[in-house]
Amino acid sequence: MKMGKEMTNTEIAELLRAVAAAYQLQDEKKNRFKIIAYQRAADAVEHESSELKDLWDEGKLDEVPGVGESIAKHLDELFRTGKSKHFEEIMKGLPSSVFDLMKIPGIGVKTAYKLVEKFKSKISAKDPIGDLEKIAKKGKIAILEGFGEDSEKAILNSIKEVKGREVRLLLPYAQKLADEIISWLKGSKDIIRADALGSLRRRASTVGDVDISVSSLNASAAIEHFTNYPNATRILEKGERTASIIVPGNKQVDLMVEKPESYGSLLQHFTGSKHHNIALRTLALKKGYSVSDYGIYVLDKKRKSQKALKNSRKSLRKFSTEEEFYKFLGMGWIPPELREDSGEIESALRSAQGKLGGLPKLVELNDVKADLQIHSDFDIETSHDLGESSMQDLVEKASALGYEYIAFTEHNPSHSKHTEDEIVEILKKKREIIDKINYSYNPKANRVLKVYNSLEIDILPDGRLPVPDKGLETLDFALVAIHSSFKLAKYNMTRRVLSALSQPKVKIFAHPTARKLGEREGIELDWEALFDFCLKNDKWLEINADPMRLDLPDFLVHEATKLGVKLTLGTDAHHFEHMNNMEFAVSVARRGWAEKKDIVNTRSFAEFEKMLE
DNA sequence: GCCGTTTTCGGCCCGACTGTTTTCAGTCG
Repeated sequence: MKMGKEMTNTEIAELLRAVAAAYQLQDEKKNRFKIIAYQRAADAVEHESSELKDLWDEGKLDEVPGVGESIAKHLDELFRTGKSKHFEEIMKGLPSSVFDLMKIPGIGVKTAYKLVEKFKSKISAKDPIGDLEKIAKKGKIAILEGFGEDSEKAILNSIKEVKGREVRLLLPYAQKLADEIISWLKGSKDIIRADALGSLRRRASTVGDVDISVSSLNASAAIEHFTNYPNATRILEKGERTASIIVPGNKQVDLMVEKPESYGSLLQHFTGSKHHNIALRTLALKKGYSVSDYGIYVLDKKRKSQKALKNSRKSLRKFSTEEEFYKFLGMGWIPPELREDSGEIESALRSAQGKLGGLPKLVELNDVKADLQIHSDFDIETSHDLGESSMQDLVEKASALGYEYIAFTEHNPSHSKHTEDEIVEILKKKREIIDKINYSYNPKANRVLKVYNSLEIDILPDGRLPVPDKGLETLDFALVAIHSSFKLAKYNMTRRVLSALSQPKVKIFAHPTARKLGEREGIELDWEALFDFCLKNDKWLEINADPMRLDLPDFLVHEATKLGVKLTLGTDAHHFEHMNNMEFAVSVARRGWAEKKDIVNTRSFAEFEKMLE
């Protein structure tokens, strides 16, 4: 484990979880709340939108929710000296292999520690999981006290599946998987309704497990049907109310069943997020309610202790819809995309009271009037990838989608293979073709679709653009993006980007973090400075709909919309079918609290023209 | 260890399932 200033938020979260695990081993009962506190702090650090070391630089560590005086002090020591005496003391004598084994589903800290203790000499620090597999295969786990044949088999199965479980599914693939299973579930007469919930319903950029809820009067029949899913490779659990299976790719699918009269509560519970639910339940407790996935218990006001809580439950209020559920708690219905405990509960309370600062009216797919990043097959002699569809096919697709305007944004011509004059010539040629399309194109309906001549231009490491001014003049407007030198230090990266955005023709910063989900972290940038620059100079930030990008990411969209920075949606289509991906950009916008007014290309053609001037 | 439109002290979300147990511990979401 790395230590000190170079630690990322993920690594710090991992460290805090390790401390929590160590406390758990020492004395779970005594440390009960300390453990929760460290886990909460770890979650908060992981979800924090700024790098912790930057917050520390600015003396704002205690602004992270869940990080109080004590943890802040230890983190300060960690950043200053590279280590924390307190953390080291707590974790003294705990081999790193314990934490490795905890990555195996079903193995927690107790089991991991027990196994490492028993097989000290045979579990190496290099490949603890591989070593454990060998031990299990020899049948040496089954004979241990507290273990058995079944638990040994479960460990072996989990080890086999651990690889697939580490990789989260991109949103569209998770969607497809859920659709297939839901279609199977609907084949049962005992299943009234089935919905994909969890992070999929919240439209998170990646999905770990696929969660599905079922409305049924016959839970056992519904569970039976689910576990008979033909593509299931293994049944993980099968109870009276819930079940889990593994499907190809080693992905886990969880099912929960509820009667129609309480289905609203299940939808709410299973949609999450965990943080949203905890915040909601804590708030409910203060009002004298106990929330669970079955409904809401009204508590006896005179209850004295936690022990007496269950006995103080008077009556269970059931909810067939989520709307009723939230209404009962004095809130407006919260769109799933917002349920991350990032202010939505407070807003929902204000909404219901008719106060200012209520829930936003989120942008919808229907509001979108244009796609502002499309690559045609026009041979622009770029060093990047060319589109596969003709301009004609793309225009027709745009028309079918009901758009009023689109932008062709091929990559700039390669500047290492061309002189400046050649680049200008290529761009002039493209200009002529687009002028012709705009002149002649008039689809069957009366709609006129405006095609903008744009370009996705690389930002060179020093901030210059590889297109001469005469080339820029051929464009209606330009996008700029980072496709190289991703590792610049924050200060230099910020200067680089702002310098590129300063060009008058440049309107949009495309896929701003340049991250690729599961492949590459985003760049380091002073986002506050960027937002400020965009506001002052009327520049826009793209939400790229490519399922691997979904960039600007949701949490930065939220920061941007709070300040009033304008955003654009673009599919980055390299084929006309990719233009269907717009829904994913809308999902990101919604998760970032964006309303119609925040998104430039919800404007009509006429309004957009004005904005370009 | 954290936190506060009832609190700077006294609370801390709520529940399901499995395996190895004779009533519960461990793990997970």
